[in-house]
Amino acid sequence: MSPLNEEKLEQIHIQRVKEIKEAALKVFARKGISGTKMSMIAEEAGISQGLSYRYFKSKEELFIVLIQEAMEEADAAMKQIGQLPGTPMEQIRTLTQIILDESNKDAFLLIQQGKTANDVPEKARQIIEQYSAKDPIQGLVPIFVKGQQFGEFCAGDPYRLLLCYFSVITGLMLQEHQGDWTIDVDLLMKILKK
Amino acid sequence: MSPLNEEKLEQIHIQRVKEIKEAALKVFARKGISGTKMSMIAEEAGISQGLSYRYFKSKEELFIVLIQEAMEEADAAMKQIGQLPGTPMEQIRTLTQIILDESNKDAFLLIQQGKTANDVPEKARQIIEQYSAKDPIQGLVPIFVKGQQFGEFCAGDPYRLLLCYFSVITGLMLQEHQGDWTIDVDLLMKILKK
Amino acid sequence: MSPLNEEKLEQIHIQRVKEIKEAALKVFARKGISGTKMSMIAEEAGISQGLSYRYFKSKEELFIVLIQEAMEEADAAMKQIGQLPGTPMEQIRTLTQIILDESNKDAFLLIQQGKTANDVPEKARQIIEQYSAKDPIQGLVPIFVKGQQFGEFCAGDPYRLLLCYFSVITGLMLQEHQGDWTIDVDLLMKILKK
Amino acid sequence: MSPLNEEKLEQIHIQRVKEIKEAALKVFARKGISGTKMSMIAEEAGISQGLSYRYFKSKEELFIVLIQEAMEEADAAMKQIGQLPGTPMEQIRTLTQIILDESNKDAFLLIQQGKTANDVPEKARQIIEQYSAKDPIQGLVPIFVKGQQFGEFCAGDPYRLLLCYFSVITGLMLQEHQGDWTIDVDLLMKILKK
DNA sequence: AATGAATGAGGGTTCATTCAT
DNA sequence: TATGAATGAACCCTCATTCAT
Repeated sequence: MSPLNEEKLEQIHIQRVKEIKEAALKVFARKGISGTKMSMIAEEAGISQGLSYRYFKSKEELFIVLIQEAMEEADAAMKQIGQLPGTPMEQIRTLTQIILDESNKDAFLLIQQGKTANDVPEKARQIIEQYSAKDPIQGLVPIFVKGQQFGEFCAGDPYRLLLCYFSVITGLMLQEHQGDWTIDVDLLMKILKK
Repeated sequence: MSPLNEEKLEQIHIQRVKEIKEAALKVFARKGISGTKMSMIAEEAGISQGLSYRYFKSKEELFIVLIQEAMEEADAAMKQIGQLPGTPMEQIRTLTQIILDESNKDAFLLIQQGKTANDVPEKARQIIEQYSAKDPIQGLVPIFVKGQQFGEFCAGDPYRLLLCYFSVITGLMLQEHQGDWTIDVDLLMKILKK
Repeated sequence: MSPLNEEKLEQIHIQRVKEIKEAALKVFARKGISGTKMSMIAEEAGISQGLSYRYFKSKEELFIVLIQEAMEEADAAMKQIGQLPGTPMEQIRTLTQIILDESNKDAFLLIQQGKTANDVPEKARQIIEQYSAKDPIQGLVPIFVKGQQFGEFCAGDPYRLLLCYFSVITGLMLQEHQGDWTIDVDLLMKILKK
Repeated sequence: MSPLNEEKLEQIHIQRVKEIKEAALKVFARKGISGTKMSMIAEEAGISQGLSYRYFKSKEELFIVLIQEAMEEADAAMKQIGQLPGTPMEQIRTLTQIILDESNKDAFLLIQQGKTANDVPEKARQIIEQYSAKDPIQGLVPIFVKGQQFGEFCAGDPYRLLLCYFSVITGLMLQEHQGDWTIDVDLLMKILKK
């Protein structure tokens, strides 16, 4: 009734949306879109089955929103890299660690789902394509070239080398390291090193 | 008298089974088990919906058969490597190329589906586990050690290095190289090189 | 080609029809119409799946033909009874034994299926009704009345008593006497006796 | 606060379960298990196709639950008989009337379906066997013997006579008395009388 | 005439989505 | 707003029927 109440309601609303998105991300990332049931998301979020529909029109829309946000985050991370401290090598190592970090894992898995699964909403596909078109790797080329000049990186077509490198990274994300060993980033970077 | 001699019928039967398995492999590998509808397989194989059931009891059984065969093939490939010509480095390069080869891709993707999806038949999981227990990477350790002694490979725990290397390979398989560039195997092998 | 051949073919045809009908009767009687698969009939008859369709247009038609014949037989049996030797009591006992006889069992069970199941072809229902309208029990009334005069049968409305009696008989047919005891006909006839 | 207090929800739940069971009993009893489509039950209960599955895991489970309850009821009826007032003859007449009563008819028909149909779930078969093993007729023997001593019942093996009698009763249940005459119980009891 | 492979409509079941409370 | 019951479209699978041989 009172303005205060409305504001509070608004906050609850935002909070709910966040909870649902977090729950959905967790589930979508692991089970894919067709493997995910709305009831799983509801359970993960601790709410009732029907409630998500007050906040998201459909399972598809929820997926699309998550893809959108994941792509934005990934894009932002790629753009940040120039501002990171250290040599090009160190910058790329940091980026690699961010990507492989547990807390970002779900977002990357989600993107992977969006790229490979078949039952992905058309709109989600478009978003992915649109960001891919901006080609985040292209942005890394100058940094890599600098690294080549420093003698940190090996010779060769920078774009091609980076593409290969990030394919490897993305691939690694997709695997459940059931034994809880973690990849040694320096091992991966040998791909780029001299 | 015989409308179609038995041998001919038997051949047709085998042919059909093969067609269905090929179609199913293609679809399962890409869409996962729950993302795959029997109608997709039927369409891919150019047959009607019901016909698969003359040859396979269920979608599950079809998946299990495919997993079984894929694991056998993968296992055989791993075992062969010692007999390949060349130095350890060359042997592992050859193996890598076999794995990344387009014609084997689906089988590896299928295995990946079997490992990570959540709706995998229990029996398929058992088959995977049974082969994994044999730990094919373990079999490569002696070759790798020999390579280390030759000075071809870098120092470090052989098992751990190989595990990392093959995680990278597997990860690469999961990506649709939409642009039709192919990974440069020598780039990957830098991970193992001195 | 030759007339002899045609005649022979005709005989084979008749023989096949008979085999299929016998097989179908056996299965329909036990499993009902929806519980019976055409493949069961084919197996029972020792022929291939598709062959029945050369002789009968459909499962329904096959069922209808069998119902028709079973009703005709039942009707004939009822009509015969007056010609049987012995007193009315003995005649009805004989009729009872015929009905309960193993070799007629399937026909009676089939009729029962036709009366009670839901998925019975309309035409089968009509046939049953048409014979029921002729009311075979009505035909037994004179015999029963004679028995009453002889003092063999109890007093009471003859039609009603006979209806009750044959309901009992029919009911008994429906039960699988798993233990292989057989009903004592004289026990049943106490219903009619003085 | 509570949208609908829990008790109320619980009551609605129980009510729905009851409605579905009643509808299913009615249909199963008449059409058998394979003759019954879930859509028939849904229609009879006035609900949608999918709803039954909130209350019963499958058609099979629903059938099994109904068989279980029917057997329990039948067993209870048999056990009660000793407590009924009157002579043995009167007790058995009462039992007969209970069995033939319209309101119990479906339960008995269901049991009959469970006994004779071929597509009965294994578990349903087990339940029936388990109750049959308790052999309810055996429990009636003492009463029958008392009746023989009273001179109400005829001589002969009590078990055999009762078995025959109840076969007759069961058989009668299976028939649709399309004309709405009802069986005269005293007529049936002549089987047992002196 | 005979076989058995092939088709496709229909039934059981799941689950995204809506609705009554 | 929140719940969870209710709906119905879609998927897996069976089986009556047709078709190629």
